[in-house]
Amino acid sequence: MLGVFVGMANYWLMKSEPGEFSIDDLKARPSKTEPWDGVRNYQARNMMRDEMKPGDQVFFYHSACEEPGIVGVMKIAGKPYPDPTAFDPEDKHFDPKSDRDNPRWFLVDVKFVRKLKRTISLTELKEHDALAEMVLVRRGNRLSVMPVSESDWKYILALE
DNA sequence: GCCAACGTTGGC
DNA sequence: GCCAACGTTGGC
Repeated sequence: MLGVFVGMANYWLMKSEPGEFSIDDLKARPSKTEPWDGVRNYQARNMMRDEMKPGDQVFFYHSACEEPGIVGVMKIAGKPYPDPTAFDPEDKHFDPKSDRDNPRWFLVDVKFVRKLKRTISLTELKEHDALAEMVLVRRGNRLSVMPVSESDWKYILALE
């Protein structure tokens, strides 16, 4: 089902818990860029490694917080590369099965574009029949990285 | 904190 | 290859 979008999508959505890393944290970075590390799901990895291209636009989504929803826009800042946190035994995302000769996990750098004027909450997104096919609102989906169709992207920005 | 809906692991 | 047990995500 994801394959319908992947390959043609130039729009994405990426989740982060704001207590860990928020849109304001990204904005505050001197370079306004950040490596999107720690993703340990194969579908999400495959999208980052195989499908994302520099310049693609991304919704920043706050999850596991008071008001889950889309809070900003960022863009892919470079090509994918191996996630260095997988190699660090001290890191909470360390994976002994990933090594530098044969890396298992990949990431991309993302760059801040702008904050939305307001949070477009998950609750609100679910209220729009036009977005019913969106991966984000499909039942049971927990992917932290997902494609967004061009029509959904434009529809959501028009809600702002 | 609860729990549904996953994904992963490992015994067989 | 099956599937039970376990771990994680993330909304509520």
